[in-house]
Amino acid sequence: MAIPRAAKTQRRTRIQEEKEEIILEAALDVFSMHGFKGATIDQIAEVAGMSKPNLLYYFRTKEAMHRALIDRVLDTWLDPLREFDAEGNPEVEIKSYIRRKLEMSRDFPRESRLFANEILRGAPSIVEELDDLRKLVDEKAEVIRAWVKAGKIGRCDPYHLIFSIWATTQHYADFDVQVKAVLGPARSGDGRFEDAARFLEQLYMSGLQVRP
Amino acid sequence: MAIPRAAKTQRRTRIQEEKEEIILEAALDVFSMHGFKGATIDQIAEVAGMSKPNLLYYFRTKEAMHRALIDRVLDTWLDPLREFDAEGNPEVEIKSYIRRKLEMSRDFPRESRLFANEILRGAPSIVEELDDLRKLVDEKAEVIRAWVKAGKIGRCDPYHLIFSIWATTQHYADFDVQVKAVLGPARSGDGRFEDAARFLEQLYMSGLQVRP
DNA sequence: GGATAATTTGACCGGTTGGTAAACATTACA
DNA sequence: TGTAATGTTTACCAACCGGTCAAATTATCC
Repeated sequence: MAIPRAAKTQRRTRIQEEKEEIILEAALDVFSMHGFKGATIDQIAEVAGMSKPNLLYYFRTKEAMHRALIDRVLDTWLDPLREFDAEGNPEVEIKSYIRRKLEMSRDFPRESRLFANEILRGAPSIVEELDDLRKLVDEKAEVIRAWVKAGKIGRCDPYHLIFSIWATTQHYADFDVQVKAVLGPARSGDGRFEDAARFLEQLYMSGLQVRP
Repeated sequence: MAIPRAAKTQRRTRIQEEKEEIILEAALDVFSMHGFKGATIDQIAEVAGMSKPNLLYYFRTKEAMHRALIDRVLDTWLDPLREFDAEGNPEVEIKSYIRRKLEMSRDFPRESRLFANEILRGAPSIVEELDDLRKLVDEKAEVIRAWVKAGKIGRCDPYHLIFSIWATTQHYADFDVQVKAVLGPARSGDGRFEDAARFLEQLYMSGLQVRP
């Protein structure tokens, strides 16, 4: 009798870990491109190189696959913001936050698009996580506000500062097709991330300076 | 014998215009939320308050509905960028561009999400339009470059400047759910657009100043 | 008012999709 | 090596979905 893995708490065999890895990798491909409803289990199965019932042996429903993917990715996705350090130099902190977020857009564009799809749909499956996000942002907004009060950076709304950094950096993952189309083939190499980093650092370093 | 409207070039009856309007309005609701594949004709029909075959009487396929919607919206979507005036004052031009884009996010969030969905999916249905976009952006990038050369604004990459304005302003439409979740119910009124406008204007006005 | 064209709908069809049943294959372990 | 648990696949189902058809209803025009 085959018992689906969800019935047991502990990870079992080597083969389970491997196959779940392969499946989630394939699922990330398909979900990030087509969204939850647009993705089909058959598609994911084909990318994963196994049969559809085999997928459903590891994840009992399409929903469960999507869920597992989101849970796994969400955690690492907010790491850059967590590293935001109140004790650090504001300029250095903001600059490296931008860098890190841009690197994530470059190295993990599918993860970014997975979230973008989810948020576009009204975030039906991550309502609780949004609450955690709010707490984290509140915390970091307080850090920024303290910097402003200490006169280390110019006056600004910390929430909209964070939004703007999210938007500008994730843009290069979520709207990749558009960015490439506008830049043309000649400028669509990985160099665009360096150009973006340069531009954004200048914008934020000048834009957040203490004004007379 | 009923002849589908696509067979005739000229708009016919008052009732046709009205019904097509209702259908596209409903389709915008559904497509912008669920994407092309995620949307169903039945859903749109329900929102539009008519039967599915009746929808298909006005638009012969789901594809045709989506197409009509995109064509209609795309044109007005780029209007703010077209108004970008080479003769104008750079600070005023950039500031009012940001304003206009923010207003569009506030007043037409579904249109923004419709495009976001399309781009996320690799823009399968707007490849030609992307070419027009590239030309328009090239043109405006030249304007910005001229401003830089004339010493009217600080040195910056004009393309990434435009990307950053798109990203920051559309963020409030596309990631609305996230923005509201982070700001909390108290700050999620329409006032957030005013706060965003203030923040972004400050950021870009300071960030683009000519540096010593 | 009646003929004709335009509009609307219920019933239906073939293909797709998420998910299941059960037989078959492989692995882990005594 | 035997056997029980684990893993894999073929065949299949019911629901859904895009789209068609023909009949019914309504608007238009003389």
